[in-house]
Amino acid sequence: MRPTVHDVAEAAGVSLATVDRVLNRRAGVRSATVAKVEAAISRLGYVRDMSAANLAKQRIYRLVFIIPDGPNSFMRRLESELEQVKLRSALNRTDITVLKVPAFDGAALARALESIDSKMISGVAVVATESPMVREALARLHRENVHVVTLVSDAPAFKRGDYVGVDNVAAGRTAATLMGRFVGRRPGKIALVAGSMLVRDHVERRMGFEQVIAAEFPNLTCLPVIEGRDDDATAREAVAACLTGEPEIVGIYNMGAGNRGLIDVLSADPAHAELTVIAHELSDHSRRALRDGLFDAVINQDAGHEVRSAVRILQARIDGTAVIDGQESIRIEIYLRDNLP
Amino acid sequence: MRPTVHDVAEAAGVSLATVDRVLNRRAGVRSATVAKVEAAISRLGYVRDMSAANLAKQRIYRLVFIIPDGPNSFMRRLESELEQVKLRSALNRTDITVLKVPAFDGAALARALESIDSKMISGVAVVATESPMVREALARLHRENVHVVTLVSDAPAFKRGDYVGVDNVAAGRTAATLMGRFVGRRPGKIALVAGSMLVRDHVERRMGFEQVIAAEFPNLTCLPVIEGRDDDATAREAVAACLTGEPEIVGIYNMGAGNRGLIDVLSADPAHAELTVIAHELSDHSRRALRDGLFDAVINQDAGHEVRSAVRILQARIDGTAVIDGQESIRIEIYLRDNLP
DNA sequence: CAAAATCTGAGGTACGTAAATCGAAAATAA
DNA sequence: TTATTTTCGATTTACGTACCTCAGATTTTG
Repeated sequence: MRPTVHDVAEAAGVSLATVDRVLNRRAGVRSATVAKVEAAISRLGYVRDMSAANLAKQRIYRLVFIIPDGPNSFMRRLESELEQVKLRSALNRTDITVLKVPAFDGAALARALESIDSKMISGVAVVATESPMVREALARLHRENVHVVTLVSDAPAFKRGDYVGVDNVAAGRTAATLMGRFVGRRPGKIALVAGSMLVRDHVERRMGFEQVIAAEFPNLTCLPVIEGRDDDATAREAVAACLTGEPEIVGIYNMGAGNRGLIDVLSADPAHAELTVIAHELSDHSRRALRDGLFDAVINQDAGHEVRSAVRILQARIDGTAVIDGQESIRIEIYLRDNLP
Repeated sequence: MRPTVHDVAEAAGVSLATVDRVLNRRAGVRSATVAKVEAAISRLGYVRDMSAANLAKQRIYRLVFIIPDGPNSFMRRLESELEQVKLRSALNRTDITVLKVPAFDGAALARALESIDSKMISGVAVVATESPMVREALARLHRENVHVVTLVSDAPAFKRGDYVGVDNVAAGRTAATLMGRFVGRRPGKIALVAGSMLVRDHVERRMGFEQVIAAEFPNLTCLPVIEGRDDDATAREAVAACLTGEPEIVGIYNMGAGNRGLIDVLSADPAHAELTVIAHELSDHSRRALRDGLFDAVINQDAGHEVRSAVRILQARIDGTAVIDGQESIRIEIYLRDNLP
């Protein structure tokens, strides 16, 4: 039978109330007594029964997720995964509120952050846009003991929270290595497609990609970035124009949204099957493109994993317990036609 | 505030005891009354408070993990991840026992399975070796309501449990696609290295690999399998002998253990840097080999994920609750030097 | 219709912890 | 020393569910 607080109290020669004060870091216990209790705890191997503790505490983890509105498909996937988590969240005494703010709008994000009542909310997960106002709003939350994790795109200037997401520079490097190795030794040009170069993650992916191409694949050169603006139609036209204008293109790296537009262009002309195409984000469309040979590889980060990880980390921070690093690190996933989940 | 059993009782116009009988599927309630209660439950959106239920139930999930003994590094990684999980398992009212049995020994595994007391144990996770005795032992557990998951290597003949692991045929196909694309169009031979061809997963990886090479990369031919026997020294000598004997080798696929021996051979001669090498299992050694350019890609399955997933699935089966498919599917991970976690 | 079987209600205890009160004891300061 | 603050004990209530008993109500069976 597992030891209980009663056993600890008895073993330490103190009362239940004192054990409780020590366990919950309440004031009014001499350090000598704290040591006695802690000795008893480790001697007995006592671990708090979380079921009972949560029950008694009537604690509800009130979390807020703030994600950008708009067509970006990864954000929409995050949103739908959040819905899944919300369905199960009642079981964990967790209440999740999702706030959507206009994309690329630092002021709107800052307002959303400022609207958070630190009396009510104990954790916030946010897809951060960098701006001084946002930084200050995050700092305020930190001052008022609201735990923060940044999602998807790190906010390096804000050091007080956890980051849940991938290293986008490394993701770009990964795409470049695949591109270089898949293309082989023949010379050629690579077309780069981005959602919008305002977003930090796309900038980082591009940086990593171009670094590796320049350093390791001198036979390849990167063309200027085509901006698809997270929009399929725009991406389609821009890519089509680029392909006709540049006959020497041997590969395409789509580092953002707009996969559907790209797929349209590729499937329009069988000659495009020769191209090596690497894209981001596993969706129904990109899966089909992989299977049909239009795409050669897809780089992905698991939105569901990201959401669940953010929730677990926030809960752990609120409880003051440890996080399992291996479980919470988000992987840069590579999918070929053969290892689709 | 979340509704409780009391609210359900009131809403259904029955007593607490009746609600309890319905919730816990106890006998002695007319079907009309059951319907009334269930209607009230769904009307109020009642969900059982697991913290309270577990506390009251005094339930302990008693799980047994059976894994092969021996030098296989993936099994050792499973074991160490199990230790990690055990440390945290007290928090979840979960008690995990790890049994190690001789590798490749169906009889020993069957004995271990037979030793499981279905009165005490409610879930078993096993790295299955196929044999009639094992199958019968698994069937007995199923008859006696012990939930079973098979780990790492599926046991297709046993359909009553969940499988936690990757599709090894697909893993082999993935390796082959990478190999074919990395090598390019030049002709050559591929050396295949396996731990021991007795193990099902290696057989499957080889099958997938050879399928894809034969179908899609006619410039490549696969040499007969070199058996490394899960042993670094054996692998080293066998690979070295093969490389000197076959000058036309352009790639090596190591589908099992023995990475250290392979790395030794590769680092011995700078000329081997030309080889395209794809291996399984991310370890300290294979990471370094990736970074040093000795390996070109590593296929991996996450041992920690696998263990945690097995535990969650067993708990869900015992509780009769749902599992989150996306969370429990084990991915065929591809690592290049750029996306190492 | 009566007896038997089945169903339901009321109420209790238990699980392990949190959190509170209030007075007693001990330590520290004056 | 006395006064004051700090530390500690004893006890109680509450959280939501599980599980038990026993009596009373209802239905089914003979």
